[in-house]
Amino acid sequence: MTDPVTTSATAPVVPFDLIAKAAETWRDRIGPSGAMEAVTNIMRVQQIMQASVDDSLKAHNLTFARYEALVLLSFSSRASLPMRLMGERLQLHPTSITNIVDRLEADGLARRLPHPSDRRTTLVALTDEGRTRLAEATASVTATHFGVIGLDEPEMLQLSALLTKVRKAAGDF
Amino acid sequence: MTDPVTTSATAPVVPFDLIAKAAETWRDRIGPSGAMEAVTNIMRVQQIMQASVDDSLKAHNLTFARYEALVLLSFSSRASLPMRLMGERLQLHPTSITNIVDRLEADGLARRLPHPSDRRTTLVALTDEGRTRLAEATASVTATHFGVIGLDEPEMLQLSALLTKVRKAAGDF
DNA sequence: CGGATGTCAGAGAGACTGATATTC
DNA sequence: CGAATATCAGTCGCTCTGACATCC
Repeated sequence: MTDPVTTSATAPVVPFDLIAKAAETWRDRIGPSGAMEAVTNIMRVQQIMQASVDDSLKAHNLTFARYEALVLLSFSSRASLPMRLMGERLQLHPTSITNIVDRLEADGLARRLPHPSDRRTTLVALTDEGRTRLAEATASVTATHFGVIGLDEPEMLQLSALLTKVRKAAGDF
Repeated sequence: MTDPVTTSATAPVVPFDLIAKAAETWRDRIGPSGAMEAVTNIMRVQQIMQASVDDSLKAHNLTFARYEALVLLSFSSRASLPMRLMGERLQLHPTSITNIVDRLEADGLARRLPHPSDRRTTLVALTDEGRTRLAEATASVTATHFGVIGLDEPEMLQLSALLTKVRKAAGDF
């Protein structure tokens, strides 16, 4: 978020839409460009949002992945979850969960607890500081609308509906 | 792309939409969930598409970033571009461009050429093998519609239109 | 025993910072 | 001279694979 060449979240790099232009060229030379254009747009918007969210979270010593984990924990009924379930919900590899929980724990935001009946599984729970930090981070991130700007509420719903359709078709749920 | 827990591109992990459920909880406890839901959907769909595209490209020894670079080169009028321009168009850091071009060159798909008048800049051009490989990779990637499934052509256009609005508002062009 | 759970070591690709040589 | 271009070395966060100990 510092180099004007890479961010472009502040000043336009080019006076026209490069993706639309690429789609045009694609259509001329290769064929139907709908999917190509959609994918490129997704990739780029994801980049923009990730940069915006990470920027908001940096002050709280969080990344988006760690923030998502905190939200997940806070949403669980008993504020604690087996690591395996966290991986399932966040679509992450077991080793990634280990990594994320390591960092959260090192930062005092979560702690590992033994499972009462199954000694294979480890429970993860928010600490009080974790709850506080989460609230602060959420304030930051909602203040910037997660980096989604330029859409009104109906349009956001429309966007989510389209993306949900893709996820469903891909077997995401 | 092997672990059923992480891919989920084949079999649903959960019988309902986790993102919609999280948005619901968010609305109950925190506030308006439109932006949060849209961002989470974007992140997840990007993951799905990236995995699908990378999977298609792996057989051609390409990543999406390298594939994009090849497409960009093939679209340039004289089939050669200064590295600086590549970085601008692909929204990448100069060192990332160096890295990508290194790999393309090592694989025989592109080569560096001296700029005729400005000796500071380096031009990058496709090789014949680069053109061939690009064509093969494009065939693979279009065969899977870039991982975008479940949407008809009008819906894809609608999706691109919404995302373009976000990019424009973010100053992407 | 087989299967599940979590961890560790190592690798990989991507993106960044800081410093540097070269050229305009 | 200052600015631009590309590179190199090093770092970081994330993800994966493979191997492993532990426990059901």
